[in-house]
Amino acid sequence: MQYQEIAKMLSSRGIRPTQQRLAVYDYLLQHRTHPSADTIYGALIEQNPTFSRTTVYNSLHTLVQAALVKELTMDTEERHYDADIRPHGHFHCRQCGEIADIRLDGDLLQALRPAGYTVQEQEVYFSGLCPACGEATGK
Amino acid sequence: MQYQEIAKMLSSRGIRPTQQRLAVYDYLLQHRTHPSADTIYGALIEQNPTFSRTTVYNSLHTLVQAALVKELTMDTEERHYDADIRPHGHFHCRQCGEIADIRLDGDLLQALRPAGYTVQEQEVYFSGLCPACGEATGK
DNA sequence: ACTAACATTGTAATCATTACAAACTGGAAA
DNA sequence: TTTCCAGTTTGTAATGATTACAATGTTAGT
Repeated sequence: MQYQEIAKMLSSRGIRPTQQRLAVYDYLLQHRTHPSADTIYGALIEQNPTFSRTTVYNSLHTLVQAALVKELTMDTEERHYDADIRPHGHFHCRQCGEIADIRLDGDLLQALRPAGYTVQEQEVYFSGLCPACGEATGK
Repeated sequence: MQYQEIAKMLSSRGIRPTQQRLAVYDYLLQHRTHPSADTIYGALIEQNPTFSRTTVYNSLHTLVQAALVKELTMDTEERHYDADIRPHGHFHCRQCGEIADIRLDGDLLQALRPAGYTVQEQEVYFSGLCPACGEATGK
């Protein structure tokens, strides 16, 4: 996606498309690794030495509020973020630390939803060993 | 469950059944509210004024290690614990804060598991409004 | 009863996140 | 274009759950 398109997307949602917000959102769109706030900060400080950690947090909150970014629910120390807001699950490898997307059937996901509850967020989360690490460890 | 039975259960797993560990585990067995470490501490300090917060953390870690207690994966500030280790999901109400168990079909849960991965933990998590709060807010 | 391994306790440290206030910016109104 | 102001960014200080650590206490097996 072009920077200008991203800017328009933010504008259309009433979010002022500042350089910083664009940078954070663009980073998330380019890196589908579910980074933490600090990872994003580390990458962006390289390009703009005055970038502030607080701004990363602020931008993430704004993007999450606008439903453009999802804050993942995981048992890790830090929070992780995902620009892919389509329904899917996540797998956290305890060996290599990688967080992988898990494709999940839409009907199956729907079937999980508890009757009577108003579901605003849903997360299907796994942890263990990814295929590569499972192989290396002997499963 | 009787205190002695709990003690035997711990012993059989090589865990010394100390008063403190028994108290923490018993609290979790009696209170199916998915309490946080601090909630447990607040309850147990009443009965034993020398009870330490660190001991609650230590005991919980030990119980989790022994697979007697599950550490829940949620987007809350604190970690929550559950003595019910059978597979089921959780719903966190953003209004009243309650964490409810969500019964989930075993076959359905199994169907979610991604091929090729070694799954050690699995969590199906929802947040939103519980039936009571949804009704009050007008869904 | 002795002793060595294991547990508990209280305090201090850690670390991700938030609070806050001052400085800055960008777009609307004149 | 200039002015102005609401909204943003920034750096530092505070928060708060959890962990580290070291001293003290306890238990189980000999």
